[in-house]
Amino acid sequence: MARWLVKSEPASYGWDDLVREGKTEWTGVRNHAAAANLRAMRKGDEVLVYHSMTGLEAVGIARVSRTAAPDPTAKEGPWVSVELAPVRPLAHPVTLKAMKADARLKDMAMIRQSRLSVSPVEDAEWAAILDMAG
DNA sequence: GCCAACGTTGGC
DNA sequence: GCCAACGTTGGC
Repeated sequence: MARWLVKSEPASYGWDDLVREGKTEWTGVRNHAAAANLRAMRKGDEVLVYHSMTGLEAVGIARVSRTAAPDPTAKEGPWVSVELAPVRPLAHPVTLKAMKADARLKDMAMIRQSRLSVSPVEDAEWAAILDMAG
């Protein structure tokens, strides 16, 4: 099972929205590298939900409940979306600052390339983040 | 095919 | 508000 991280601005769609709705179509990704990551997701993969712009912290764990399909919000192009369902919130959100300060996460994709909105998370990185989340 | 200009994202 | 990092566009 692979693990991932997705970014979202809570002002437009955040963890609380995902919990309230029970699942959501993760649309709007318009970057080829991020879209490739969406296509690589398999049902059951775990996904860390991170709040960008406001919050700047990982707040919860979701699960891929349906693999990539054409993004209904894209008029044309190769863009895809997946469906995500919430699993559980992190007991203590893990801030970007904390992630950057932790040597275990120095090679993490989202740290190395801050603009990438959908990125893979290695097993060791995932374990480190859960450790930091308490 | 190269590269400058411009737009967007996202952290600071 | 600024700037770095990228991606895209368009002139040549």
